[in-house]
Amino acid sequence: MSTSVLTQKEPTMNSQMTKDNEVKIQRVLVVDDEKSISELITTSLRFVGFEVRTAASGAEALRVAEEFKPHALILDVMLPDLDGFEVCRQLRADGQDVGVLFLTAKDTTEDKIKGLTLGGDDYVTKPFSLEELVARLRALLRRTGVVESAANEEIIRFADLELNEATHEVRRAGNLIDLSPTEFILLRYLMINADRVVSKSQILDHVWQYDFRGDAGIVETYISYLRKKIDITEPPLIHTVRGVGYRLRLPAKN
Amino acid sequence: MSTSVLTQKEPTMNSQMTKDNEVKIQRVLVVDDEKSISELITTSLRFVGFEVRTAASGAEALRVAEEFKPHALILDVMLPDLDGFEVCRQLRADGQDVGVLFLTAKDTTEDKIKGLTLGGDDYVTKPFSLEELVARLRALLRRTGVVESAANEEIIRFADLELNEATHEVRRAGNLIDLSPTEFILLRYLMINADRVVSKSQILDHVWQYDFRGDAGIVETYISYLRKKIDITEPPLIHTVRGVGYRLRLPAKN
DNA sequence: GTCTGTTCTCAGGAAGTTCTAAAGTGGGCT
DNA sequence: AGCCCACTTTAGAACTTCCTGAGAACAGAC
Repeated sequence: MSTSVLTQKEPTMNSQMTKDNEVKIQRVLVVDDEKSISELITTSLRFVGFEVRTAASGAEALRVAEEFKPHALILDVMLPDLDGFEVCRQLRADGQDVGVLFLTAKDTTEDKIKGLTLGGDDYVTKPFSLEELVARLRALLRRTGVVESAANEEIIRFADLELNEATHEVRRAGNLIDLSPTEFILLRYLMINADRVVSKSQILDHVWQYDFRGDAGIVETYISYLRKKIDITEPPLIHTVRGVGYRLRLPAKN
Repeated sequence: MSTSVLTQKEPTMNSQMTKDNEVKIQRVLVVDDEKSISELITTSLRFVGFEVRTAASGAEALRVAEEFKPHALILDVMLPDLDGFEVCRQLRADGQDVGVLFLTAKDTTEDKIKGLTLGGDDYVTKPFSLEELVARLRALLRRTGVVESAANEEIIRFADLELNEATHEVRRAGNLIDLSPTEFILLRYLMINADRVVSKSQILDHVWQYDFRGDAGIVETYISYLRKKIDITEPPLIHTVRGVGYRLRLPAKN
């Protein structure tokens, strides 16, 4: 595909700002021994406003956590030394009050994961999409009560569209709309960037899993799916900006 | 590209000035092993007010960056030694907080491009137009928060004309106007140079891709397209300066 | 195992864009 | 006036981008 304008920016008022514009940066410790993964996550999280440190092993994680006092951990369960669960246990034993988002391989046995998600923690399977990871991290911080700001909403709205992060429900003009997982993430991405043009490559980078090898054509297909579900109600909200990307917007004001 | 004397100059008050007129020059490091490309970019960027250094290899880029502390990099992904991604990684690992605008060949396989738009970075495919490159670079610096000045707007205005970079919307007297990509870039170029005469070759050199081999007649055609779209509203803003070029201006005040 | 929903690829066609070429218009010089 | 030349406008051919339907591949539920 040809060039794309990257105009993404988080909403003006986002979760790390309180209402007096006082910035309240949240600290996240990313623990993964695959450098490419931890770099990917770090870049994304920094961009959306988190303060990030990384560690490549369980021991290092414990050391860094002590000093960094993170609000949350993103923690691969598969580490060279201790496993993620053990790291988590030791942290808690230390009295560190920290939410944990585990990263697991898809085939990790379910019972290992169960019981961990009880405490308000959560897990994401590799490979993940960055939007998904960030959304889960935010939800986790919300639940563990690190942030109380009103901007930290669970429902994203645009026009008569409503997307509920907690229930995964989407409504247009009050009517429930059934979306597949990918459609949901795509719509959320468009809604977060409402009114701005987002290019197909931006969408691909944020919405699709990081190991996706196909081309940007799939974005067109999913936009088409979405339109069939949400833009059957007038007026259409998803608009194509030819040669540039897509944009969620209300009908022109004239 | 045709030859032309580069006589462009930025508007009096532009993005690298704060409101007290204190100049805040931004440093850009251009990394490309094709000398003609890096010279082309360098000349243009200097002209619009950036401080520029160049490097012809990944290793050199790292060396220069260390000492030059650029705010942004323009980085060819295809370098003789390290590739662009590796350069970027090492810089970030070094803690250099720098936005990167990658240059890629049009036929670069999609998976190589993937992930480039993550941290606020962006990419432009070769061949590019200089206006496009500069606009993207500015957008990138805006996003990565190197500059916070109010002059650093996403909306360019002239008279009752309004061009929004983020939404790609253009309005005249409040009315939405639909432009093709080339028309959009051309209008932006005219608006940035509002009140100044720009020659057809200047336009060709800035708005069209640097490998365009046609003649300057195309500029006339596009000016005509633009007039039909924006100058149907009175008064006309696009004026011909016979034998010289075109100029965006309000009707004379006497 | 089958069934169902989801993801992804591909290909044809529709729509929009770019560019050339040629005909039309008008300024201003002699 | 008459002419030249610069510019304007239009038409249309070539091309690009986008949309959508059909179906293969896959996954999860039962």
